[in-house]
Amino acid sequence: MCGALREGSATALASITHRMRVSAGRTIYGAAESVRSFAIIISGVVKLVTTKPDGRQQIVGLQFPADFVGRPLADRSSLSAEAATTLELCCFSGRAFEALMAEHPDIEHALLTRTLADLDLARDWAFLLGRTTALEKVATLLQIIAERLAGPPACRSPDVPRGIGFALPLSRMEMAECLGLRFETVCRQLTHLKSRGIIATSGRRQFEVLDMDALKQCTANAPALAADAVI
Amino acid sequence: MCGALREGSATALASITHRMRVSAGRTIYGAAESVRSFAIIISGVVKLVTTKPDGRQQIVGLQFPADFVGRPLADRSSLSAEAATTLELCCFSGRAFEALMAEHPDIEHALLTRTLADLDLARDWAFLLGRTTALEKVATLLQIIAERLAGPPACRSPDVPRGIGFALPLSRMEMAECLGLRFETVCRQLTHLKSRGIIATSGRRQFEVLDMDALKQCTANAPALAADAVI
DNA sequence: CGGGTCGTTGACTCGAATCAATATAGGTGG
DNA sequence: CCACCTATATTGATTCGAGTCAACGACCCG
Repeated sequence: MCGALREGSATALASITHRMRVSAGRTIYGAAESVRSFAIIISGVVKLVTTKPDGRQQIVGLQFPADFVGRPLADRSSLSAEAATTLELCCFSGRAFEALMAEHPDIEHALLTRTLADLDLARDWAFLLGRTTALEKVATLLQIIAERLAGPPACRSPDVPRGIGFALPLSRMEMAECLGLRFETVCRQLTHLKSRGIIATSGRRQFEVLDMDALKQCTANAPALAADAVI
Repeated sequence: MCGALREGSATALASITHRMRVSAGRTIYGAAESVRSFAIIISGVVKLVTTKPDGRQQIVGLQFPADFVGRPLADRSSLSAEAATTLELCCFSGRAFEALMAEHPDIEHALLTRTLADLDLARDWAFLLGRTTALEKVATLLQIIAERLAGPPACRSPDVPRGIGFALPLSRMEMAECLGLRFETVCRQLTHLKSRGIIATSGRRQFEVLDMDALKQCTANAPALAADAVI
């Protein structure tokens, strides 16, 4: 975010920040309380969770390093944000940030750009939830996480075009909450992907995408592929 | 939107607008083309549609009168916007609007406020798609449309607390595309709501909510209610 | 008034949920 | 360091809600 700012704005922003560590599982802000501070993620993953009175939960977004966390210009949010992993945050107080935003239009502009991008992502997510099979959902989630955690393709060595390893920041249960599935269903789809040689796992959270192309196929074509490419 | 602007900004904005009529079914902007103009809806309803190569569609948002349509600060959008009904729009060219935004920070601020609200709505929608039954989905959609089309409760006469009539801006097929369902399923849930006396219909699109409280119950408790309140 | 689209209903199928039984990882205390 | 213990994960059997396929009916248009 700071990359998009002018010199003066960046230093003004830097002057009101402080670093913070949050351990996995902690709630950063809850639906009930008012949201009075913001942060940018240095490392770790945050999940945005909607919870209904009857206990049903849906993870409606994941925020990765460099992403913004918080809900500016509103006292309360219907969401809560929780640390999926241990986090390192760059925090600023809400009042100071909003005052700064009023003073430096480029900060507000950067936030608008980001919010519009988040909105696009949220709408892509709606398609995923509404119109795809369980296999497509799991494959898409793995692809998104792999891309965000392994960095853009340019960062990876070109001589190892396949085989992207990463530590999954979510439990099976949390994956299910992302995708509108049950965790048993997530398990079955992971087993399916493993048996087709598309991914490999070791331990509970260490994943490797062996064949990214095949994973992307699953992302869009699960039924057809399953029909003619059964092992 | 204009309500949130300063005097000068509002007149500057007004100077670059023009009115436009769009007939039902027309595409306002498509996923392929670049988006080079924006609009505020005067009357009618716009649907935001995601389409995948294999033909699957998901409506990821509805925009009602006073809402903003378009994707500022990006050349292309992954969505297309289509007129669900005949529209009356207040349009401005993209270039002029973005230039104006750079000059008048309060215009950008108003857009940010709106975009953040849209993001909240998109995330609520994700919960609906991922974690609710068919009945809850249909009931929620009817409730949202009733509220937006009938105006806020304060506008309705207090001596008729129940019975909100409106013309549904969507076909059964479009309702299904909103909710991640098939149109037959939407039909069955509507029949269910009618048989329980919660709504009434006349013709294909004229709806009346007879018991808003019961509809709101369905919104959150469909399974439990269905179990102990069968007719 | 006739034709065609859209909507409704019914019969059946299928994918994911649910219920249940193990299995493994990973942490803890001896 | 190892054995145990509990969370989490995997797999299996069965159920159930929504999807699919098909026929019929009603509304709206010309």
